Amino acid sequence: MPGEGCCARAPDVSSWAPKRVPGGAQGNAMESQIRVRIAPSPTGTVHLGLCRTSLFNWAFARRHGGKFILRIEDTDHGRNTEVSEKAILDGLEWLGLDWDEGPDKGGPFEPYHQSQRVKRHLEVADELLKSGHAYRDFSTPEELDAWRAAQEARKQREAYRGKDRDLDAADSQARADGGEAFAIRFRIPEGESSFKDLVRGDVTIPHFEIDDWVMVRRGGEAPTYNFVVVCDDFDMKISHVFRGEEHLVNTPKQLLIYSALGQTAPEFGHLPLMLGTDRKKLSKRTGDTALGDYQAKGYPKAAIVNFLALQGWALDGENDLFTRDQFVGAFDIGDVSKAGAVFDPKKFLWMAGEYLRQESPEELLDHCLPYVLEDGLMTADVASERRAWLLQVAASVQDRLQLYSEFPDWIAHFFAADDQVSYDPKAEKGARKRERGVELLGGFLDALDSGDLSGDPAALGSATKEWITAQDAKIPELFQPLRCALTGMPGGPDIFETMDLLGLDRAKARIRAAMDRLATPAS
RNA sequence: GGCCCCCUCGUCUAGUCUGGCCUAGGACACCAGGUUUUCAUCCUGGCGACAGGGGUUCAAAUCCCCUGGGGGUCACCA
Repeated sequence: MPGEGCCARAPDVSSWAPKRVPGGAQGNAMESQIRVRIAPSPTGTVHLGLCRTSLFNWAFARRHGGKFILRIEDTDHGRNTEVSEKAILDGLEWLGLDWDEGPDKGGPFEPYHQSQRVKRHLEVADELLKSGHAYRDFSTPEELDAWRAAQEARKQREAYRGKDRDLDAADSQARADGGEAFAIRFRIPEGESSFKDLVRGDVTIPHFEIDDWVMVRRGGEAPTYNFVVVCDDFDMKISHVFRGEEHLVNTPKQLLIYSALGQTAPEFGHLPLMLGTDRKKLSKRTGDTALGDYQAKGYPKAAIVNFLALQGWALDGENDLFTRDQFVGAFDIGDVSKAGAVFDPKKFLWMAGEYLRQESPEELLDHCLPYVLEDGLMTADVASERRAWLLQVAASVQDRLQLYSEFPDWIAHFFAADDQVSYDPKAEKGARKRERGVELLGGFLDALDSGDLSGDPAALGSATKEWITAQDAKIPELFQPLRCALTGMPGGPDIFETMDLLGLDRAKARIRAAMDRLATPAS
């Protein structure tokens, strides 16, 4: 395309430039006018992609002292569910992404359900019809199918231009008045649309690619997403639209509407997609995609926020761990990367562990307790009675946890009958390997009974080590069978701490049981 | 397939706009040591990338062109 003067000669209607207030006079005013939104459709579960998009929008609003708005995009009546809507509200709230206006909070631009704004959408559609930017298309679904089939047959796909695009206005009106069904389509002009994407820079999309898309479905009552989103963003004075890259090619459609309305469009920024390990849009095929899955497994919410922030953004390239406040303080939409980010579950897990380890025993216990109750290890009443004990237990296993849900596995042995502790094969094998195991266990028990060995965990520990040496044995010769006797597990917290937590009597009972069990051959 | 977007270690990324400080830095993962009674934590070290090819330049990961690869999108879904 030699000699084409770049974007300089793009037709009026398609050439859009963000409105900038030059001088600094209105600087503060502009700042406070920053309004971003997310417009999720309440279908299915709360996708991590939505969480990431929400996080970036939220951070942008907080960073610039703007407003973050939640609007429920329920235009597809067939697929919407109230359960899903509630899950979205709950999920975002749980993550701490508080919104300033929304369906539950209200605000100056109510209502915040798109379905309740249809009247206004239809008014706008009518306006566009009158101004000639849109037209009635009386095509039937069958005709459309036929057109598509023909395209298919020719192995090409060109933008649809409605059959009734050039219908005389009076004819069109007459047929409508006569009760003939029609859809309202937008009349795509020739040319191309260019815009400055805050993430991607200059983007140009030729109009011959874009259908005369449907704004209002046949029947005249159901506006479509691409249309309502513009109406609502405009009415709600949205200043910036940050959304996933899958919407990039939709942008000209929306820009054209603003232009037809004679309005300034918001600025756009298209976030890189979150990819699965197959490098395709993150989907259930390659792993969990729902926020609820991670919530249920016990990922600390701060870890989720931190990890999501890292999908397409970095604090400084050195530090992966940062607080929400640091994120907000440093977030710049221009720093968001353009390339898709492959979701790495292992790094996510690591990060969960990092955050979990930062918690106080109280916090940790509060987060883990639901899993303990769920597993039926104890009742809530018992748990609160034994809180002090649980706190110690929590502290003892903290370094070994990555997720809250792992907690019960570490403490389940405490709740077993002392003669029925279940032995992990690895632990039992290690214990049986020690020929003097049963003998040493017996000697240790005697020393415990006689009071020769006693004291707090640390003192008991060092005394026991000396005792072992005196028996002319090596430390693991007692410790391995002892650990098996006490917990049945191959690894775990300090043995003497565990004994302390268990109580001396129960510890002895377990040692006695182990002596019997380990004395007979493994079954 | 058309159009659009993208391309630094296996993965997330810093560096790219404003060429030189980059013999490309950090993190996860992996491997090897150390610490520990064990597991985990923790510490130390290692492995490992500028997609390829042309240009421009004294100098290119950074600028330009071509090729290749990946993704997104092509609905009266959102």
